[in-house]
Amino acid sequence: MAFAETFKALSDPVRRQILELLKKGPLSAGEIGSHFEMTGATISYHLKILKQADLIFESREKNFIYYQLNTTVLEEIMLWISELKGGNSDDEGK
Amino acid sequence: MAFAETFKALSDPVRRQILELLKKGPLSAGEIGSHFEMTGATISYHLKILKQADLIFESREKNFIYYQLNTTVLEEIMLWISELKGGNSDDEGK
DNA sequence: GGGGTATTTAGAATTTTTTCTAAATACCCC
DNA sequence: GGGGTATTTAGAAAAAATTCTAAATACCCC
Repeated sequence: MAFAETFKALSDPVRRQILELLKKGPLSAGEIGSHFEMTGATISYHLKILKQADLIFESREKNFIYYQLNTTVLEEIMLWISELKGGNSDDEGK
Repeated sequence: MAFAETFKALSDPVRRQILELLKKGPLSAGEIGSHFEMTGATISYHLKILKQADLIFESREKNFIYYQLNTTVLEEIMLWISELKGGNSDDEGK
């Protein structure tokens, strides 16, 4: 279960900001990096964590690697939170 | 903005499990602790973090402290994730 | 193939988080 | 008030996360 990994990945502000950048469309690692005051190596580290959490995926083009959002895992998170809010879990929706 | 704090709080498996326990109703610190192989001090540490993140609140009774879920902050998280999924954010719901 | 750019990997330093033990509070009830 | 239970705080140790620099890959294009 990569569930725990997803929450961990979402816990860092830099990574959340990366996701927000990717919301508008795919970006290369370099383009992502240009939004932060960090070395490319550090950005790469964060991208790796997001990738392992299945929150992003990459596609290679020329000698760039483009990253984009993978929203499917977010559904799971939403569901978990939903159930937490839901309370008695069963028959909430009647 | 306690937003970042909330994500951080949710990133730990023990804390998520505590929230799940509280889903069924209020529990004292001791009762919560009995579900884990950890000292009371450690549980107290996790409760403090959840409290600071506004994910739980306490009410004192006799010489127990009962903790319960506060779901209001979860709405914010849901919203953030929702918007991330939503894509172009505006007019998604038509 | 070779120079050039983009990105990642390795390893180390720093910071943050998690956990423990021991001690301190807080509150109850006789 | 004093013994007793419940919980937290303080401080230290251990583990994990974040960041950097330097080096390594990967891939393009001439």
